[in-house]
Amino acid sequence: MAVTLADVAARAGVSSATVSRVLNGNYPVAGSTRERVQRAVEELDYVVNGQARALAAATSDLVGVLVNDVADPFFGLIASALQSEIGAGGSGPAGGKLAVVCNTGGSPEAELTYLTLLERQRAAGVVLTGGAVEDEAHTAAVTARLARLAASGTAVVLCGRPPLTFPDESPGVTTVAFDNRGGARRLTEHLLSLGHRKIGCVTGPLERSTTRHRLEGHRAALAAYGLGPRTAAGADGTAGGDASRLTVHGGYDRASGYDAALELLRREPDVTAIVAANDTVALGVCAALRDRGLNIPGDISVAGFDDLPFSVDASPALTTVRIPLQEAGARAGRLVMGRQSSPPGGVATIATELMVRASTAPPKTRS
Amino acid sequence: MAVTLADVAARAGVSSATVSRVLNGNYPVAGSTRERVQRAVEELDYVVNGQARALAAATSDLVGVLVNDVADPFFGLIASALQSEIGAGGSGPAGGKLAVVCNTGGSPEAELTYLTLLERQRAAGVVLTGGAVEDEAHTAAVTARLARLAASGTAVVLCGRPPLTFPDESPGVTTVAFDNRGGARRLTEHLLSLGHRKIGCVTGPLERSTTRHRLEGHRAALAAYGLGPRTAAGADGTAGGDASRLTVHGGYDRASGYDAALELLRREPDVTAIVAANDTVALGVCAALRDRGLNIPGDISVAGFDDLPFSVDASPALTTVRIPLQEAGARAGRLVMGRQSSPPGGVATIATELMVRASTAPPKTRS
DNA sequence: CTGTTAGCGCGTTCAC
DNA sequence: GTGAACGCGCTAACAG
Repeated sequence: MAVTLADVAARAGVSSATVSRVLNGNYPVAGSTRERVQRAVEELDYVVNGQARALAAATSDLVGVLVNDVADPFFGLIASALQSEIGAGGSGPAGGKLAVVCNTGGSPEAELTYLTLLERQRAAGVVLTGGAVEDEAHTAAVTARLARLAASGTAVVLCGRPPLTFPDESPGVTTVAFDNRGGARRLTEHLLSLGHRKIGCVTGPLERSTTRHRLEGHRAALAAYGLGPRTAAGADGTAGGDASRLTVHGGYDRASGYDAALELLRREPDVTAIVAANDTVALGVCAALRDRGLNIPGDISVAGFDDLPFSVDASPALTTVRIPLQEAGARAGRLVMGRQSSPPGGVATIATELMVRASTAPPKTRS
Repeated sequence: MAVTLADVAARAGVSSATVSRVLNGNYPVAGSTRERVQRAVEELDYVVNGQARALAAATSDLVGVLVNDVADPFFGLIASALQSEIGAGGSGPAGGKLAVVCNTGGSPEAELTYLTLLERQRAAGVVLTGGAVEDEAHTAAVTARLARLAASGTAVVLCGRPPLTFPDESPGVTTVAFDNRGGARRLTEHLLSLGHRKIGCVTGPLERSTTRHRLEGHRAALAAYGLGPRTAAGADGTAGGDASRLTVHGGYDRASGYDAALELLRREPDVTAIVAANDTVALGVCAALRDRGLNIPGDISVAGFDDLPFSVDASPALTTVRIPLQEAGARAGRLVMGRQSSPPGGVATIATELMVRASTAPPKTRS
């Protein structure tokens, strides 16, 4: 059915090896022969069989990119930048890879399933993006899988998730981490410096590393202002202190933000500011507050995280913490392609930046 | 380096053929033998080589998904639904495929390049999403490529782009089209029925099919109200009539909407409503109007298209035209997997729905 | 410079 | 039920 190398060879009156050499260009071939071969390729509309090539040469054109949610611009931006980085570079050995975007939906099982599928395909590289699920068994499973992949020559890059510790010496897994903790801390400090003292916190899923880091930053800022958990029980975040009473866990979607805001108002009507898990959640929070007839930031301040493109368009424009997602994605792409050397220690931390906009203001003074 | 079938066979004390049979389960194997093999697989952490399997069995686990912009939720939503549809179904012959999301950036060259790459990989299926570039040469090139892919057994599905006409009899390319024209028409009719007569139109890139269809719907509504182009020259949309003076072409991004809105106000300060190319553009339009001190919808109404998740959160909530993107993506996924039969004529048109929200209202009466 | 010869790892006949 | 042998389409050593 399909045209093969042998067909082209026959048409051009040469051996299949010669055709292969012309195609790959890594070997001297006479000009006239080359032209004849190229003409035959054109005439027959020949397209190399990537699988056969991969099998024979033990290489792959595939780079797997695991994301928690393709529909979320957070991942879209990373994937987009990453993909244009690895897809460029023409057809050379270090370019023209195909990005296989795998949507895990945040499910640990899906994550492992995809890693298996990618291992099957002998992928040239694998990039894991976004917060990790912090379950001990799962982390161990992922670590083992990645170690094996790395050992078999697959480039492994973590982007937006904390570095993993491997039992053996570093198997060459590099990490592009986000400074979630620092960003969250600066954000809460901003609110504190405006005069807020009752600051609600709507976080993401409990088990995600991103959630934990942002929450830690938030609490560190509070602690620095002497607003730590008031009771011992509060230290674990389950009961007791202000910090836990003012914290609501939810998902990374808008609906979670909406519900969480209502819950916060119920728990503590005097809350004067709310920091959200991310910008999407912040929009949900804003919607809930508006529905309650509250003015932002007049009655209550709201802040997001990530600085997704739509944040500047919200009204009021959202105060948030900017993560340079495209830069991070591009860097991850370069790392997985081996076009950039691994940072010292294998971990590059991407700085975050506080973006103060219109959704935060000093708290209303009691009348 | 990597463990192969033969290794497993040796460990289990059987032939590699038997291991293959156990793995694929399509053949009778004695229970005891099967267990022994499975144990060997576990112990050796064996993972099949997808490329070798693909080469031998002439099948592929890859489904290509071409999108214009991964970072745009429009495509993210389609890709997400599509991917969960093809990735599910376990490891059977009709399941467990990997979605290769290819970001063309709207570039015709990139589109063709990716089609070549996918053809190389002998992809099981290819889905082209989003508006097509309406250039004659490019359309011909894509048509030829798709015909060849389809002929060689690759399932080809068009999602959100108009059906293609093939020279030969239908090569089994199915299309999931959006009723952009009808949606745009109903949207403009909504504005007309509110009393608007000077309706600005911010469209997408001129050469995109989506742009043309939405513009056609818009103009059809105007024409039905006797508001067609006033001069003959206006008929081609380049000069003369109101329709063209009130139309500004741009991109599908927020900045385009911002600029276009300012341009519209300059051309026609009396404009009372603006329909945008999509929701993202509409947000840009809103931002520009706000910066000009105009109230929405008090001074001017704004409408979007697509009904992306954030539209309901904009303030005011955006009147828009809903396209059930996830359903469309899921359907495209089922079609490309052969899990759903092709609609009659090979074309399924997805209905769109007008969502009237707070950003549109009757025009201000002159005082 | 070019042709010949081996595999790459697996699925699949065909015999046993 | 199982093993041996062949071939998928291509690249990479060898020769020449």
